[in-house]
Amino acid sequence: MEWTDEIIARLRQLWDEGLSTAEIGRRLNISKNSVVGKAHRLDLPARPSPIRRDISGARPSRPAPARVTGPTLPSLAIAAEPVPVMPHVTAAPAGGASTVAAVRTAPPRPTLVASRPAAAPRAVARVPACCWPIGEPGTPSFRFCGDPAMNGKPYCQPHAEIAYVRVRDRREDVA
DNA sequence: CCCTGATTCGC
DNA sequence: GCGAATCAGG
Repeated sequence: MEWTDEIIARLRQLWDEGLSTAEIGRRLNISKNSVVGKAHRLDLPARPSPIRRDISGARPSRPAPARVTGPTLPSLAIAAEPVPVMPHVTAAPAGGASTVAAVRTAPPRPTLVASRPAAAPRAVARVPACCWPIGEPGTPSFRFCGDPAMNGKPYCQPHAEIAYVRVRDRREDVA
């Protein structure tokens, strides 16, 4: 925004007329925050504020609203191979498509699955057990599949088929 | 919810 | 310097 002398003059006038910051913003076609910010910088007389902001200077805590600027998820470009889909997506929480996409493209998070299923008894060969979750996590009946996992994968054959989908086939999700 | 003005702080 | 985000009262 370019604060030309004229605009500043108009701001001053409207400010003096006692218009609200939002109204001034509407007339100058700028945001109310711009008006307030500029007025503050110009040392214009403060309006009666509804806020009382200095209770003995003791400001509780302003944890610096950390704005997220960059992407949080790993780039999709690296997903040349079949992308693991987080299993156990029960009732999709009525969220937008973006939420769904984010969840489905997120890499598997081991911590989320808690610990892997208990290892098979020593007598039997130690075949990695399928860690596909069954039941509602946190409930007593919750358990992992436990069937023999496929070689190199955390799931058994049927669950691996569900868990891994090709990126190519996910176009519809992105749309 | 809507409105208000003030302040902070990444850019 | 700018102003969105945030706060906080009505």
